[in-house]
Amino acid sequence: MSSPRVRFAPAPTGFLHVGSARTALFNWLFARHHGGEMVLRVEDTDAALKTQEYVDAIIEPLRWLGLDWDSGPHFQSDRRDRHSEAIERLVDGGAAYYCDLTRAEIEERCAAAGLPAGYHGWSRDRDVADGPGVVVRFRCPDDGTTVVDDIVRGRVSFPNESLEDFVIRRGDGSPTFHLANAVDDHDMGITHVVRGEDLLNTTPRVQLIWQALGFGALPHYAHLPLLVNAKRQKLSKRRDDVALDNYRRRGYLPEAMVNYLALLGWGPPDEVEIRPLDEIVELFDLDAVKPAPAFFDPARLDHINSAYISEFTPEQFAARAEPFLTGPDAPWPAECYDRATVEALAAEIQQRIAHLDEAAGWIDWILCPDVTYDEKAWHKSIVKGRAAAEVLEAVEAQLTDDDFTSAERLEAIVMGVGDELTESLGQRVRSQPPVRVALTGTGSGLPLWEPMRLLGKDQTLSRLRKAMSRL
RNA sequence: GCCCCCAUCGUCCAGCGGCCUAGGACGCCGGCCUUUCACGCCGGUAACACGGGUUCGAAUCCCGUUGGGGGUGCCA
Repeated sequence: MSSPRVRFAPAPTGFLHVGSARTALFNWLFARHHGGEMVLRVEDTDAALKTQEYVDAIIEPLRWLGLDWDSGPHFQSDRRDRHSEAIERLVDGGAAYYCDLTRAEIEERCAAAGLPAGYHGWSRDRDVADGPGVVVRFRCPDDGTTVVDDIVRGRVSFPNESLEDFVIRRGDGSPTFHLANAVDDHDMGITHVVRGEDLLNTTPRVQLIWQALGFGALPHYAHLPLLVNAKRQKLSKRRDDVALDNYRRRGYLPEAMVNYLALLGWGPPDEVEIRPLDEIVELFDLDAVKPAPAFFDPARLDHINSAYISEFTPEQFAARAEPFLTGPDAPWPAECYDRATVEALAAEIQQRIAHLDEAAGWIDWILCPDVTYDEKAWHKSIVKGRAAAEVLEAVEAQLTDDDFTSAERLEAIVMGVGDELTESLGQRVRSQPPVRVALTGTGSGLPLWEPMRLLGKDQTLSRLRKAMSRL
C-alpha cells in the first residue's frame, strides 16, 4: 500500500472516551504499519468547544497512551472559510438549497400530508432566500443507491430514497460535520477514514457531498466495531466508566491499556495477546479487524494490567507506583513515605495487585505510624485464636533480645513460639495469625517476616504490647 | 416506523470448504504448592443462534428467521 494518510477526528467533549482511544489507536496502528501518516483534527464545528482545556483533554490522554501524529492538531473551526465556500458552491450548482422551516413546521407539514416523520424535501421548490436563521440543505437523489465500500464490512448499500435532505449549514451559518468532514478529508489528503460503526450511516451523506463537490476518488472507509458494555449497548458517557483518564488515575498502565484496546476487534495471528506495541504495529492490519461489537471487559483489562505490573523490576515498580504512594490520597503522612521499603517489597506487592492504586493497601501498616485493627480479624485470631495471649507475650519477650536484622530469624522465633505452645498445651497453636493481626491489623497480607523486619523493633514491640493491653 | 450493521465457549480472539471429536486467553470450578493472602503449576466447565439451500463435504458460501446493536438532529 502506498503511504496511507489517516486522521483521528474527535469532538472536544471534555475528556477522551475509551472508544475514541480505540479508534485513535487503530488509525495509528494502520498508519504506522504501512509507513503512513496520521492527522489529528479536532471536530469543533460547535466552535465554543475550542478551549485549551478541551483540547488538552484530548491531547494529553493520547500522549499518555504513546500515540503521536504527524500533522495537527487542526481545528475544524479554523477552516470556516473553506467550508462556507464549499456550501456556496453547492448552492450555486443546485446541489443544495435554502430552507427556513423549523422542526415544528416540518412536523406540521408531515401530519397535514399524512406522511411519516421526516423532512421530505419540503423547501426544495419553495425558493427560499438566504437570511438569518435559514439553513442550507443538501439535495439527496430520490432513487438509486449509494454504496460504501468498507474494509471491515465489505460493500454496504443504502437506498437513496431512505436519505433525507440533510442540513449542511446551520441557521447561524456554521457548517455541520458532514460538510466539514468531506471538505477537510479532501483538503488534508486523507486516504483512509477509520472510525466507529456508529458513523456508518452518515457515510453516504459525506460521499454525496464529496461527489457533488467534484473531489474525485473517495477515500477508503473502515468502520470499526463498537465497544459495548455488559448489556451490549454502545459505551456511554452517562452510564459507563469510559473516561480514559479515570483508568490512568486508578493505576492502569498506558502500555497495558493500549495492548488491551488493540485486542478489541482484532487479534494477532499467532494468538500471543500480551506483547509490546512495536510487535502489534508489525502484525496489525485493518482487513483483519472483526465486524462484531466487542465488550469492554474490565476483568480482562485487569488481567493484562497485572501482567505488565508483574514484569517490572523492583526499581521500575517503585518508580511507576510512586505517584500513587506519595499523593494526597496516600494513607500515610507524606513524611512517612519510604521508597526503599517499597522497593524491598516490590516483588511481593506486584504479584498481588491489578492496578497501581492498590499498592498502598499492602504496606500502609508499615508506613503509617499506627495500626488500625480490622475487628473481624481481631476477633478471629486474637479473641478466639487459641492461646493468642500467650503467643503475643512469648513473642514479645523473645523479640526483646533480637537485633532485627534477619527476617529468617524473626520467622524462626515466631514459629518457634507456636511449636512450643503446641507441645505444652497438647493442641495445635498457630502463632502467626495473632502476631499478624497485632502488627498489621488484618488477617492476611504480605509474607510477614521481611515486612516485620522493615517495620523495626520498636514498632513491633510496641504493637505487640498494644495488642496485649487491648485484650 | 424506516435505514444500516452484527451473530463461534459467560467474555475477547483463532478458524477464512476437508487439518474441527472447534484452538488460545480471561473468568469460573477443582487439585497441587503454601502454617496468611497471592503468585506459580496441573486439570475441568463451556460455543459454531435457528431453518432452508449450494457442495462429495459447511462453523466457514447463499437465502430466510430469530435475537442483539447502531442510526434516524440546525450532536459528532
